[in-house]
Parts: sequence; structure tokens; C-alpha cells
Amino acid sequence: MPQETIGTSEERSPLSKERVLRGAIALADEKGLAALTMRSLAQELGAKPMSLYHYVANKDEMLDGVVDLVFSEIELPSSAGDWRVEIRRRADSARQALQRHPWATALMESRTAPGPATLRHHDAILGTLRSAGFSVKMAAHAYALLDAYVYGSALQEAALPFSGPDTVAIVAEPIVQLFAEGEYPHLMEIATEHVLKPGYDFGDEFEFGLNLILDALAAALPADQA
Amino acid sequence: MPQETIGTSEERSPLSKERVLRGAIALADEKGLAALTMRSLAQELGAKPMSLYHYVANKDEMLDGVVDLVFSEIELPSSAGDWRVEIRRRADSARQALQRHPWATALMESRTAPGPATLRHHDAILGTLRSAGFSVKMAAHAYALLDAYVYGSALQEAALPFSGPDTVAIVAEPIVQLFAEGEYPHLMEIATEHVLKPGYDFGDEFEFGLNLILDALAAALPADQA
DNA sequence: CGTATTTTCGTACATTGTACGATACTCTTT
DNA sequence: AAAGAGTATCGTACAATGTACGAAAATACG
Repeated sequence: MPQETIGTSEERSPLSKERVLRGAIALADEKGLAALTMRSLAQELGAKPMSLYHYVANKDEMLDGVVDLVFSEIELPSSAGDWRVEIRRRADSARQALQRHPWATALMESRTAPGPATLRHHDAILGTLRSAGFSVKMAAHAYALLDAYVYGSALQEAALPFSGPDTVAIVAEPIVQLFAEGEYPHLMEIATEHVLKPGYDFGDEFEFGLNLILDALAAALPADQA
Repeated sequence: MPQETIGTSEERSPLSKERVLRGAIALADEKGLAALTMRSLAQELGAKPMSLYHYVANKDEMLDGVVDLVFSEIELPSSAGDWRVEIRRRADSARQALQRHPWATALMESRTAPGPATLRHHDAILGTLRSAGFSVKMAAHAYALLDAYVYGSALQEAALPFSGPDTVAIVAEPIVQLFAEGEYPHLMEIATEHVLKPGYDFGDEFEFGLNLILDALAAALPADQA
């Protein structure tokens, strides 16, 4: 049966690096990072495994590209306008991107080779800080601080067994029972009196920390400019 | 030649979960996380691969145990004494632990099941904050903030292609040349005027951020207590 | 001793990344 | 249209990995 161009709705749009990387992201989003294998990705794209290697040198390099693509989803801050607004916007945007792709945080660690989107991203933030009046040194400090916080929060959130407001209780209840023995009293306290309360949202923790950092940086700005 | 109890200095101390986990850490420290395979670990321990499975259910559970062991290396803060001193001590200690085991940061992401050392650790920090006078809610905020910062910094540091003061220049110089084209002007500026300066140490960035956060939390404490 | 339990291991298999070379396809030049 | 050159796809095969399964060896205990 050598006919094949009939109605098989298998879309065989031609491959490309772009399509490979986007397919990888989609697969990781859908089935998790562990399910992202060259074989399954090829199948998803309607191709055979070895075909991918025409667009990526190897899996590691592909993951580098994937990370850079995720970075490109993050809104860049502008150097004009209020720096606090701009920095906050990109922080929220980064958090959202890493929420959409929770596996990405893990990836960013192992990859040491930043791609163009990553570099552009870093450059934009530094530009915003410099335009706001921070000295070179202070901009570096602020940048390291903000970045550590954003990625650290993403790490925390990815490790949480729940996501979104009010979904906590379902998962947490049995866990709380486990150490009701009184071995971790303060964890208990936080859990029952804060996290398990209806309406709890991890996003609030994020906003609190971000505000605190921005306020403190704003307070340090005048002295730095002098 | 069926003799074997002679002088072969292969130490065949009996296996144990402890020995397996510590061996795993040692191997990851030495050869990197990718080199940590059940086979190589078994060899390191003078055993055969399948023997390990009497002490760990599978590799994933082993990694959970490894992460918990790394956590146990971090100094716990005390609830007595100045909270800022205590929190700082544990932050520095955590950074050091994650510097000793740079691969651990990546692991912490994927594992969702915290071990006893991890729980004890979290509990101790919350205890210190509560003793300092923070409200439940504020303690949760402060804790999330501090933790995100510490792990985020570890993530950054692990991604850096250098480590320790003054080792930057060697690696960074050629990179800087690469985008000397002027595409990333602010990165250039930071690089040449700050990071590449002799005496640069990433640890200084860490301390700056930690101080800023602690100061801001201290400032928020009185209002929170009221 | 023997017997029961624990600890160690040998073999085997499925899954992964990917090296290597062959095939199919596309485009230019005649 | 034919031929040739390049490009994109793929088939086959191999080494490395986690680990299921059950056998063997070591140990503990009556």
C-alpha cells in the first residue's frame, strides 16, 4: 500500500530548528521533562528520531535552545519609564513564564551557555537599572539580588505540590497529619494558620518579597547616585 | 586463584543506606551529577549494582535521600540569640553547602518529597523568626523570601563558569570579546567595569543582597509586632 | 548443626542518546 | 528533460543506563 499522500491528517510541515525547539517545549509542558526524549519528540513532530539531528547537534544543545526560547517569552523592561514599574513587570513576567514551564527552572541550572535571548534579557535589566541612576556596581548588586529572588521563587513554586489559590488544602491535609506528632511545631503553625487558610496563594509571598526588595533598592538609590 | 582475603586493600565495609548516600554525594562531588550512575556508585563502594537496591528503592528515592543529607550539612539557626545573626549564619552555611555540592541545587527542584533533615531545617528557621517576634504571616513571608534568595543565589553561582575571587577574568575575557560588537552594551559595562576588576568575588553580591533583605525585614518587624 | 532470614549478586531486558551510512528529495545547470 | 549536487530524512546498530527477577551466599538463630 504505497499510497500515502491521501487524507492522512498527519501534518508533515517541514522540520526546522524552530519547530524542534517549540515541539520540545510543548512536550515538556504536556508530559514533563522526563518524557522529553528524542524519540518521543520526533514522533510528536511526525518525523523519525535521527531527523532531528539535522537541526540540533545533540540533546544538550537542544536544551540550551529550549531554555533560551523560554527566556524569550519574558517581557523585557524598558529603559524609559519608572524603573520600579519596569522591573516589576519583568519579574512578574518571568514568574509567569516559569510557571507555564515549571521544568525550565531545573534546566537553567545545568546549562552554562546563555543564548542570545538570555543575554538580551540580562542586558535590558541592567540598562533599566543604569538609566534609573544606579551606579555600575550597584546595578550589578541589584541585578544579582533580583534575579536570585525571581529564580529562587520559581524554584520554590515548582517544588510545591500544589498550584493556584486554594488547591493547597487537598494535598496538604494528610501531610499535616503525618507530623502532627509535634516534631515540627513551627511548620505546623505556619501550615494550619497560614498556608491552609482559604484564599492562600503563593503569589502573595512572591509579591511581598518583590515589594520589599524594590523598596529597599529605591531607598538605596539616592545615596548611590551621590 | 580463589584467594581474596589477602591484602587487597579494597575496603569491603558492609553496605548501608548511609554508605550508599554518602558514596553518591562523594561521586557527584568528584565527577559531577551525570557520572552518578548506579553502576559507578556500586563500583565506588566495592559492590555490584544490584546490591544497592537493598538500601534504596530506586535511583529517584536515592536522590531524595541525597538531597536530605545535603540539607543536614546546613547549620541550624537557634531560637535564642539575635535573630539576624542566626539567620545570617544559616544563610552563609547554606550557601557553603551548596557550593560544596553545586549539583545539589539542580536536584532540589525535581524532588518534591522533603526528608526529615529538610523539615527540621525549615522548622528551625521558622522558629527563629517567630521567636524574634514576627507574626505567623510575616514569618511565612520572610521565610519564603530568604529561602528564595539563598537558593536563587546558589543557582546563579552554580551557573557561573568560574568560582572564587579573581578566577573570572581567565574565562570571561574571550566571552567579552565575542559580544564586543556592541550588542549587549550594559553587560559589557558590568563585565569590564565590575566583574572583571581584580578582587571581584560573587560572595560580595550575596552578602549585599542578604544584608539588604535582613535590614528590610528588621525595619518591618516593629510594625508587625504591634 | 540445620534452618530461616538477610544481604549480595548474575543475568536479562527495555529505554535512551546518537554514530554511521544509505536513501529520498529539491534545485540548479545543461 | 537529464544529470548532478546538495540537502533533508531515515534505518540500522551500539553502548550506556535503570532495574525486574530469581539465585546464591552470608549471617543469625534454634
